[in-house]
Amino acid sequence: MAARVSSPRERYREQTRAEIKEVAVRQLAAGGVEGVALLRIAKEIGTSGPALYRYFASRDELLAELVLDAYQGAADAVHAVDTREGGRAVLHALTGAYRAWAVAQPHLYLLIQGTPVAGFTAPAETVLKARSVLGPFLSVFAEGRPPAAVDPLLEQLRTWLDEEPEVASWVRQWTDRPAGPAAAVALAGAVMIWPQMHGAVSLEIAGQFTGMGHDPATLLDVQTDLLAGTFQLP
Amino acid sequence: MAARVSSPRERYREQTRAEIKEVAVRQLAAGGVEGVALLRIAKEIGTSGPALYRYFASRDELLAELVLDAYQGAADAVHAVDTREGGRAVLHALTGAYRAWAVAQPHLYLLIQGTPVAGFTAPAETVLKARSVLGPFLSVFAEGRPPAAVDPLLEQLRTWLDEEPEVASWVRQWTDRPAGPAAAVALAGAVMIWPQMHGAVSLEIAGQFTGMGHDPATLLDVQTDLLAGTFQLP
DNA sequence: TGTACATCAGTGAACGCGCGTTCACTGATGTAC
DNA sequence: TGTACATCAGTGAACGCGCGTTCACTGATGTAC
Repeated sequence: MAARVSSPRERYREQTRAEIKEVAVRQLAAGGVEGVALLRIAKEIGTSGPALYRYFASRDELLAELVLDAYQGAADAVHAVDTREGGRAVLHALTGAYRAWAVAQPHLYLLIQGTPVAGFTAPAETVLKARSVLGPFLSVFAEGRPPAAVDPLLEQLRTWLDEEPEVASWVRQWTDRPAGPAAAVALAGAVMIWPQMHGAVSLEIAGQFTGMGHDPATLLDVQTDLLAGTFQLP
Repeated sequence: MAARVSSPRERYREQTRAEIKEVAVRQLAAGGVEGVALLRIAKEIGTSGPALYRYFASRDELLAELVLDAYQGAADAVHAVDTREGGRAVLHALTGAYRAWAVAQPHLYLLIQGTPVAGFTAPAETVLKARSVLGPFLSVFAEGRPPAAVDPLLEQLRTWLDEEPEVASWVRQWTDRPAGPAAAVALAGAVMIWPQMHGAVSLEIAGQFTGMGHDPATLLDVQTDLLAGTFQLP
């Protein structure tokens, strides 16, 4: 516990941890979650099985870290978009960034959005990271004016914002204005675009669009356009 | 190969196959695809492991049948809707039926729409079944008049319908009119509502909506409503 | 109706596999005086 | 600067587990004449 932030040993430690995770991700890409095996990871990095237990307490702990990393990656991709202009163009940039990240690393996308792994409950931290991805969308939708058809959803979200101050303050951070009606509108936008993106992207990644004759990017763009229109974004 | 359609032996065989699949589905619900184990199935129905090989050539064959059954179930649920009236109300009935089936049997939904199982390629029959689910939607959207924003998608689908007569005839079956422009419109509607439904339903099932404060059914209804409006359905 | 044979369902033992994890240990690297 | 000790990384052997699948077999159920 010296003032030293990172001793040589600590740096080596981090490096090895990173290497283990790297190989794990490669195995994930090759064979899904079930394809991640500690003994094979050890063999691949040229060490022996039990050595890994110096770095991860168990296989589950390793997987949990992969999940967190994946969420972080998705959030980073979306947060990299400059949202200051706002409006329709930014919305396209956001959905595009989301899809681009997912398509580039389908195994990671499936890890966090796919089938929940049996007997493996996500820690609370995960929920926050997942929510974090939606942040930038809030700021775009905050200036939206949705039609009456969205009212049922708006009403539920208003009630919920009243009940959950923690969520309300999260929304306020992104909408950057007093949490008036705009908060619910912003949240409604996020809640609507989320399944839309997820649906388009996950069907594409899972290969379900095979033989459907359209370009997945076009589909997502059209959908984004329509939702932007629905919210009357400039 | 007698004239007898079903001998006692054959009936018993079918019954046992059904029982095996039943237990397999229960295991699927409990522990995901990896939770389906032949030896445990055997133990549960009171027989011995190798006996199962009289009914299924391998574990993969059993899984393949479960996948087909699940698709059939989803298709049946959607096809049970009376689509003769057409229009917005029928569209709501269709998406509602889809969601209801999925929510009632989440493990089956995840089996067919979730993470593709590693090293397990779906047979061609699967693609047809998956497509089959979309059929009724075609008939509803055939009378739609989408706005210009959908044009890019329409164009791709028109080209594709020209190139794939087999798909064109499938669409024609459901739209019940000469395959003019309506075919592409119908297909566009299906292609747009599909990821929307899938997104909403799969996020709900995967528990990702936890702490999002809205009713999943309301979300799906609002989305369905908006798409119906986009296509100017009566 | 009775006998001879073919078909089928099911058994028990055994195979090899890869897995996560534990344990007692050796040797190297750091730290305190 | 040198010595004594503590910390840490990594090893090799071993554990028990459950799995899919094969094999030679026994006994029951159907079928043909």
